[in-house]
Amino acid sequence: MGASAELARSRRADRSMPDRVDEAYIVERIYSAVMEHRLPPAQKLSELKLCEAFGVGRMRVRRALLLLSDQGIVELESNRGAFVASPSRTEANEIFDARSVLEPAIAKQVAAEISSANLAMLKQHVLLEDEARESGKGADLIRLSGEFHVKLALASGNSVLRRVVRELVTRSSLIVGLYGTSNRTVCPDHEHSDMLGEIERGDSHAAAAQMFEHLIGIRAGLDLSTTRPEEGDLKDILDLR
Amino acid sequence: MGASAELARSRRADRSMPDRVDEAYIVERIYSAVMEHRLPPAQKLSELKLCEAFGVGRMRVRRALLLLSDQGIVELESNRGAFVASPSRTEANEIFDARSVLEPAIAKQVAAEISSANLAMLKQHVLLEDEARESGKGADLIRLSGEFHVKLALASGNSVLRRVVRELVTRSSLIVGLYGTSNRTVCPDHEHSDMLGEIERGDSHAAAAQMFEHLIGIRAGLDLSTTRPEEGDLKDILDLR
DNA sequence: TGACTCAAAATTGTTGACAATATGAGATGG
DNA sequence: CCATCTCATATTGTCAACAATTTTGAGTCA
Repeated sequence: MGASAELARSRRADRSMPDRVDEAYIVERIYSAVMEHRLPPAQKLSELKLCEAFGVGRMRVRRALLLLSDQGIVELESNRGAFVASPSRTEANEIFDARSVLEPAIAKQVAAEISSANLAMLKQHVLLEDEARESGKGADLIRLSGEFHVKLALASGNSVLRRVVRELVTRSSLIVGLYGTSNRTVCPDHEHSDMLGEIERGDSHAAAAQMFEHLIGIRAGLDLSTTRPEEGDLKDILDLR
Repeated sequence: MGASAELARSRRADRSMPDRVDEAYIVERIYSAVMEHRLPPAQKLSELKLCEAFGVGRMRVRRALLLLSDQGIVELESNRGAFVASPSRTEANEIFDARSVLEPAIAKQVAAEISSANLAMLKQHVLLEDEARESGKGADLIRLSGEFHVKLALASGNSVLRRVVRELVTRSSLIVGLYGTSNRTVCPDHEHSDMLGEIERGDSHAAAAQMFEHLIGIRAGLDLSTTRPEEGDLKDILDLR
């Protein structure tokens, strides 16, 4: 199934297709499709197909692709087209390093002070994760798993941080697809709710530490080694012995 | 000599104008102009004038403006044009909060491990700041003052963090222009070199703490209060007494 | 069967023209 | 003199058309 089919399907199924499809809407949809692993790394995103899928002209599609490219979600190749990004191992390491700076600090801040509305929102979210897990809705669970992180950043009330986290979490989704060493594409069952427990207790340091460990855990499931194989390994690989 | 030849010659006379002016180049130039306070908040950026200045078509200018808008440097107003951004006090607070998360962590990492090349680069930079300060080159000093922070992020070796910091530092430059309560538009004389000293000594915690204090100091020079004036104040302001 | 060549088709890059909207200048009336 | 209205000008939004480039498919040859 090609890119326009993924997007066209979501268009038909989505009754909230707005009257006015601007770049932001297109960007949002593509973010979601990436997050749900419906658009894998290296997937070609043809302008014409996107125009058809969204019912808009090339200008709007090109603007959306430009924004997505700047956000690291899409790679634009001159005269060849747009492709869902395939982050290198180096980029992946940088993304997780950046997340390790940002997300514990966010968890810390949120634990120190959270509105009852945001706490309820996060609790509801964890419930949705549990439901999706129990009812086998894989795509939903994948999306919800990443979204917990974005919602936590939303609860921080800092839109700058939220935006950065959202971009990094979405790119992490691509990284998991490329470098995952197991079938695990979602965060472990209990870790979000444990973290939410710390947040509810107002234990800033525990929340921050737990987030840090959580990210280490996610990263441990990925093969992000950038070390060159030693010469002996090369001989093995190329079967020159 | 025709008008187009005059324009072509004028372009060639620009020392740093590359053969190919793409969006990235336009974005860079506008970042620099904002950083140096040559482009103040609310300044109108007309497409036609940008086309003339850069010698490119509207498409390229519009793409650059779109990127700058997404990065918070420019505000696009439909049918009215592009303006250098005027961050609200709320945004300003968010930006500084985000910087307070990111930059101490960066300073910490850089102090823990810095290449001799990066250390030399930062030392050279502080020297340039000192020279600009002593020789009264205000625009250079403004730019260099902000750039220290960006170069520190560059020294972290993490391009994700560097990019975020650059955006936030540039937006901070606008904030200083809007909300500065003194004539100070640059970081205090010794603070960058003191921080660099901690970094050179490898004292991670001191470097992080110093960066944190440094940012608090910058912020103290700004009026970012979002508290509503009390009713008594309103009467004063409106001269209703 | 694989490699090469070439033409056709597909796709992206760009522009000029026109539509839509906002702004500014001048005229008019109170 | 000021407020309102009208109209011209300026500017941004959008598109179709064409240029430029890449990809694909067909044919030929060894």
